[in-house]
Amino acid sequence: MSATEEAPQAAGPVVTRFAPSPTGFLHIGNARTGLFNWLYARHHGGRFLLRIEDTDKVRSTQPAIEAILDGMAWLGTDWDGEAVYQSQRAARHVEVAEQLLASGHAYRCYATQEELEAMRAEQRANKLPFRYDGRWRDRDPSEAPAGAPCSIRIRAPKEGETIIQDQVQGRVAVRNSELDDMILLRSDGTPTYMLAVVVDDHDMGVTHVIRGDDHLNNAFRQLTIIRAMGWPEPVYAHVPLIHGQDGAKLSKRHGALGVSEYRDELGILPEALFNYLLRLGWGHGDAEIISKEEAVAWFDLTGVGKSPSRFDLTKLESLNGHYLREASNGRLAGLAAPRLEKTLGRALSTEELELLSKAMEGLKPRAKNLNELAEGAAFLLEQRPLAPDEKAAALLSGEAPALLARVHGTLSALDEWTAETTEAAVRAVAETAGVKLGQVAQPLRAALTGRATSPGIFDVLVWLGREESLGRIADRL
RNA sequence: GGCCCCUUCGUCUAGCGGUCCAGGACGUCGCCCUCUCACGGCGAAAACACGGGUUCGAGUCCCGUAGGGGUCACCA
Repeated sequence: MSATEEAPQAAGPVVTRFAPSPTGFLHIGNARTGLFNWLYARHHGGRFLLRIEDTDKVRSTQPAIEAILDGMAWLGTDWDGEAVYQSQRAARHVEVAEQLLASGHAYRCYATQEELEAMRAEQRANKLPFRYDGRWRDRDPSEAPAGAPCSIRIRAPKEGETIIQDQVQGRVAVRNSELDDMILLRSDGTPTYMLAVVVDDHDMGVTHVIRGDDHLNNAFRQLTIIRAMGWPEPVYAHVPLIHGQDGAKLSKRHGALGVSEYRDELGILPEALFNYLLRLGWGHGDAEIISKEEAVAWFDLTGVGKSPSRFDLTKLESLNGHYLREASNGRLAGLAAPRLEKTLGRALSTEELELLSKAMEGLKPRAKNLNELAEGAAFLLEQRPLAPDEKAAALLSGEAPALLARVHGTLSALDEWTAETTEAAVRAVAETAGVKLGQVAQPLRAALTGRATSPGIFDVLVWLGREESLGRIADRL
């Protein structure tokens, strides 16, 4: 799928990394990038590292860091070793900048902010690309204003072109004249992102940099630092971004949510999100439902498409429905319980939890997410007398009470209370009354659940038990 | 605006020159199952952006056009 002519291959074991900056929730796009890195490392028996890029002190927050750790644990993309915090590595970044300065690959720039802004304004006016003009690149250090603060900039090559054999995008070339001398160290002495990533990736032994497409342009700049240092170049793979329904980069205005919202608010199962994210931008023949094990066995960069894909909640929920049906009843009961407790406004007893678990068999094929699952289960735990909703109330009018009275009579005469015996009894009532089963079953459903739709009515009868069932029917007579 | 990237059903994708009057999945519609709603089963409508090449032959290769996206900070 992707052009991989003369694909560069790093020697030795694969080391990938996920390097989010903790400035908000764990974005769904980032989560996928993390997933791809995890998959690639696991597929190749390599290591998957985590680095928190928290150098932006103002925007980085502890809750955001926890959201990342939390989200990854939930998705099951565990990382190897300790997470690296970029902010703690500043001294090393400075060290490399100074090395570059000493070797002549970098230089001091005394241009002020105002000066640079003026420069850009002029470029804008003349419709020129915005680039640092290299005004301090070749100046003699003696010309430096005494005591003035300075930044350190890389001395980027001006001639020729830089080529990247990207594992997803193929061969991408950019003329070096397009690249300017970016800042390595700010005038306050702090390292920039561009320097920090390169140094950290190198020190961490990262062999494969798999990240969002939005970093492709950065790769060329980072390469100049890597080459100046004489370090081995990593293999790059820039995966297309996830877009919203309107085709633009997924962002908050699309209602983009963090991983935790999919879990808590939308009631998505981790295996569903895992599967969905995997298939978004990656394919393996006709495979749709893919287990974690299969994903590890099959995943490779050649299956990653080159075009961006749109996020589709409906498909996620369809997948979620599938995994809901596969999940064990006990697990589902545990997941639905907190939601039920919230709407009921009380804690559930052990017995109720067991009832919930038993009923899951009939409830889960009817839900696409945990919220629907909880909603569907609510009738089981509601107290008599039930308040029927509008549709149920309609079913309870007219002939219904008379039919229900007969049902009550036959049902209470039953020796054994099972789905089979109750079904036989209700069918008998319908037959003697000369009506279709549905005409009895629907009012019965309304009486039992307070709703017009529910799992099979004979299962409901069993879950509720004889006493409660008879009581709910009597409430309607 | 400069640079870079992308373009198969509404959406996610399969397709790596002939086996494609283009396959699967979600969604949509119809039918079946049926006590309701789901689940499940069966079926239908639905796409190679456009224009030039190359080739015996192009969804697949090349070049343009159009459209979309990304990126251009002393943010990350």
